[in-house]
This record gives sequence, C-alpha cells and structure tokens, in this order.
Amino acid sequence: MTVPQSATLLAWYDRHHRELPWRISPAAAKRGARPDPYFIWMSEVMLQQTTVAAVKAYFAKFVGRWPTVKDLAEAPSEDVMAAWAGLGYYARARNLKKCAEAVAFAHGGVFPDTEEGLRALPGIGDYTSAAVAAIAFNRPSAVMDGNVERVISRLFAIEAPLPGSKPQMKAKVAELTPTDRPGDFAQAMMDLGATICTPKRPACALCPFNETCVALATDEPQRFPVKAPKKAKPVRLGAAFIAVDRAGRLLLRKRVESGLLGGMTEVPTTDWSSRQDGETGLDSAPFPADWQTAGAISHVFTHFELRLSIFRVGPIDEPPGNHGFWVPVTELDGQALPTVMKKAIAAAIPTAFSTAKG
DNA sequence: GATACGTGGCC
DNA sequence: TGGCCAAGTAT
Repeated sequence: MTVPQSATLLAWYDRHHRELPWRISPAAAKRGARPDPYFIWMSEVMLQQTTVAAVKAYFAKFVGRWPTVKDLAEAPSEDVMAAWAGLGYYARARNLKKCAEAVAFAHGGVFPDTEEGLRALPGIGDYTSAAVAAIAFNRPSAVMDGNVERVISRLFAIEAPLPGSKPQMKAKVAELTPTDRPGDFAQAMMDLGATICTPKRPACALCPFNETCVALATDEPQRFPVKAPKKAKPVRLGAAFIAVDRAGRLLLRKRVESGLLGGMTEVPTTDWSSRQDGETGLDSAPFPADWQTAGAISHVFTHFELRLSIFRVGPIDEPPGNHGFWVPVTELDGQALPTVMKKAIAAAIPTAFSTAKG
C-alpha cells in the first residue's frame, strides 16, 4: 500500500472513535441510523475554533433548555446570548439564533440535507455545511477543518503554507473521501487529528496511516502544517467603571449588536484606544462621582491585548440621567456578560462570581 | 485575500 | 509565562 486508504482509517475509527454527546456510534451508523441534525449543527457551531472540553457543558445546557430547533427559534435572543456568555466569538450565537429561525420558520423545522442548502444559512460556512451534510445526512462532502489540514499536510508533506494551501489540501480530502460511510470518515479524520496526529508530539506509532505518511517517512511530522507568520498583537488601554447603588445593584449596559462582543452586556468603559498611558480615564466616567481606583485587569483578544484600569463607587444614590440598567449583584449569573467583563467586575467586587477568573 | 472576531488550557 | 492552539465565518 503506497497511498492512504479510507478503509484503513474507518477500521481504526470503529475501534478508537471518541464518544461525544452529539454523536451516534459507528455501529449504529452502519445499521442506517443517523444523528439528530439539530444536535450535529449545534455542536459544529459551538466547536468552531473551540475545544471539545469547553463545548460539552454548553451543548448540554443548550439542548436541555431548547431540545428542538423550533424551541431555539422561539427563545428570546437575550436568553440565548446569556446562555452563550463565556464561550466567545459571539457572532456565532447571533447567527445560531438567526439560523434556527430560518430553519424553523422558512424550512418547516427541517434542516436542509445538502451542502449547498446548509451553506446558505447564517453562520454556516464551507466547513460546517460539509460537516453537517456528511455527519447528519451521510453525504460524501469533503470535510476540512484544522484537524484535517494537519493530517493531510503530514500525509503528503505539503510545504506550501496555510491558508494558501487550502485548495490543494481540500482536493486531497475529496480524493480520499469514500461514498460508503462518508460521515464516519469525516469524524474519523477529525478524531485522528485530535487524538493521534496532534500538533505537538504526534503518536505516529499508533497511527493507522503510519505506513503511508510522507512526513513520517522523510521528515518531522510536527513541522507540518506550514503556516504563514502571525502578526504582533497591539495593546489597547482603557478604564472600566463599577457603580453600585444603595440597593446593591450594579450599573450595566448593552453593547451594540455588531462588532466586538456585539449584543453582549458590559459595565461602562471608556473606549479602548484613545487613552494615553498614564492618564486615568476618569474624565470619561459615565457620571461624576467619587470614583476610587480598584486595580487593573488584562485580557487577550484574538487581535489585541486590552488593559483596563478599574474604578468603583458606591453604595450611591442612583445618579440622574439614563446610564444603562441596574442589576442586583446577586443576579449577575443570568446576564450576558463576556469573560472580560466578569474579570472587570471581579476586580472591584471579588465576591460577585463564585468562579472569578483573571 | 486580509482582517475582525473570544476564551481557556497547555508547556 | 507568553505564545500557541482549538471542529471557522463574515465582510
């Protein structure tokens, strides 16, 4: 055998597949069973750029609270955003809701069963449309995520850097994908990448492809995939304001629907680039008050690092004017607070969350 | 094609 | 401990 065969991988998958809450077993799939497309879609959206470990609790929470796509479509957006809080990439949650509404109200509650039909829905791109088509509907789509890129780049020792080499790799995936059991094949490639063909220290001795892998035969597998160099992260500075009234309520705001942390809840802050190092930002407080310093936090986003000076005041009488909405400090868990905002609050009110981070 | 978009875990 | 990484999509 000189080239990789799908049957080799499928035999490995039969014995070494991961058991995950949204999956059915390969034995059941062979008997003709299919998983719930709603579960597969939900898991795939949550898993975009996110680890299985982080997704599990959120998946259980979402399908427990909204067992069908219709339930999710009819849920208030604020509830969906609050349930997603902490998982990151919040455009996924906004699109999840839009997609559920499209399926429930424009497709009769039934997911499209083709890659093209799925691709037209909000939040579903090249990867997710192929993955849902293959896994939920057993379509022979070429499924390529970061795991598959790593496996393919090593199997064929592809020197061209990502992302430019994606079309070349996708052609290899399409060539390998079988018409029999394409859903299991897609999941097998991802399981292989996640458990054997790992970024560092791959377990090549256990790999079903170790007799045909060009990188293993001629090079260091962990050198692949070759990637374009990354850009440096700039630092942005700002200040956050923690105001508590005499009733023990915290002042919050809702962010605009688009962009960074779009649609999520925040504490009042200055903007995050104008302040020069050394200034306090107090002149940008939401209202005049006896603001006290309460430390600082740092938070790393995908493309910049944010350093926030924290100021607090209270207990105070509610100031005149509309500055947002006031929520009891004991009820913050029901809010759509992203992690960076929980850090800012915890810096000023250490008891605000049972699991404060940062 | 380049850029915006979160978070937590690992070494 | 700071950089890297994890089942990408939208614009």
